[in-house]
Amino acid sequence: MQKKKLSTGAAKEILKNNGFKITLSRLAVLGVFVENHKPMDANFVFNKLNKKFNEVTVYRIISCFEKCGLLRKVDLRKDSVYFEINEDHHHHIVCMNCGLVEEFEEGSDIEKILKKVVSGSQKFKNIKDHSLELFGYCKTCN
Amino acid sequence: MQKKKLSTGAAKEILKNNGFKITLSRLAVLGVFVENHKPMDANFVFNKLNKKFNEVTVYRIISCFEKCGLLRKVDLRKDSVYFEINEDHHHHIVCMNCGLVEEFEEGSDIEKILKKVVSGSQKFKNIKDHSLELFGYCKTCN
DNA sequence: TTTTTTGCAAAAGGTTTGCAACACG
DNA sequence: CGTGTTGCAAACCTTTTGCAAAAAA
Repeated sequence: MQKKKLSTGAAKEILKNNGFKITLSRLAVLGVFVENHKPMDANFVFNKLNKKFNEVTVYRIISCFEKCGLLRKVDLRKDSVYFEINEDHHHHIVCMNCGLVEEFEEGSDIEKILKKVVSGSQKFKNIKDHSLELFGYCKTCN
Repeated sequence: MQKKKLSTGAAKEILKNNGFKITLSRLAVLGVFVENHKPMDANFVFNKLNKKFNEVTVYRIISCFEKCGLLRKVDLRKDSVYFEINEDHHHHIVCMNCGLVEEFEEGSDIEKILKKVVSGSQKFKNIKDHSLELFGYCKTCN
């Protein structure tokens, strides 16, 4: 479940191996995710790139990156879908007032839960992924 | 974080205390959530009631129930928003192929994680809620 | 040069809003 | 009776799709 840091070079390889071409817009979108290193939605990326590329293109690129495994979906209870770089598996605390997001690492406790759940499950034996997100109020908002 | 079972009577009280009226449609929607006891989206509820009430009404009722704390949002990575009765806090395993959802209870391990996270956080000290959802393949699909 | 990708326009969901008619208390 | 609620139509927002022009390999 642990992944290594993602370099632009590695990302290019991954794209090629999946039959995708390296384009200006893809590198630009990748850059936004690498630099900001936080969950973002398509519109945020679109604006971060000063609308230089079509918003539809951003959607398509994000979708392409997700298929390659470069990005992963994050469930933050927002109105749009958020993605982040698919490096080390971490989790988030979201402020229910201002939307601030802080990351946290999670060690072995989650693994323990997963094992317990699988052994107790009637219908599942194969867990591929999980989400653990916390919601509350940041120190500024409360 | 533990909540008691929700009776229709208790639900009515909660609605009244929040200044909402008891209507036929609200009781009907409540009934669907109480009887089915699983995450559902507005369209599912709408159909479960045989389209007897307007779908827009269902959306509004769900939103009203959420404000009262009768329902809570569940993030299942689907295209629409799912809600379930806000009783005992449980979690879900979702099949990434067929969408099957199984519940599981979670005891003290999550509490342990929450405590650890709060004490290690720079920006948060007040966690109100959390989501933990697992994604994988059910025994039929894999 | 061939194939993939992009931009534009338009469509496709899911969800929300405005307003007049209606129902609850 | 008065205020909150419903139905209908239409708007809204995010995301997807079709197609011709442009860019990558």
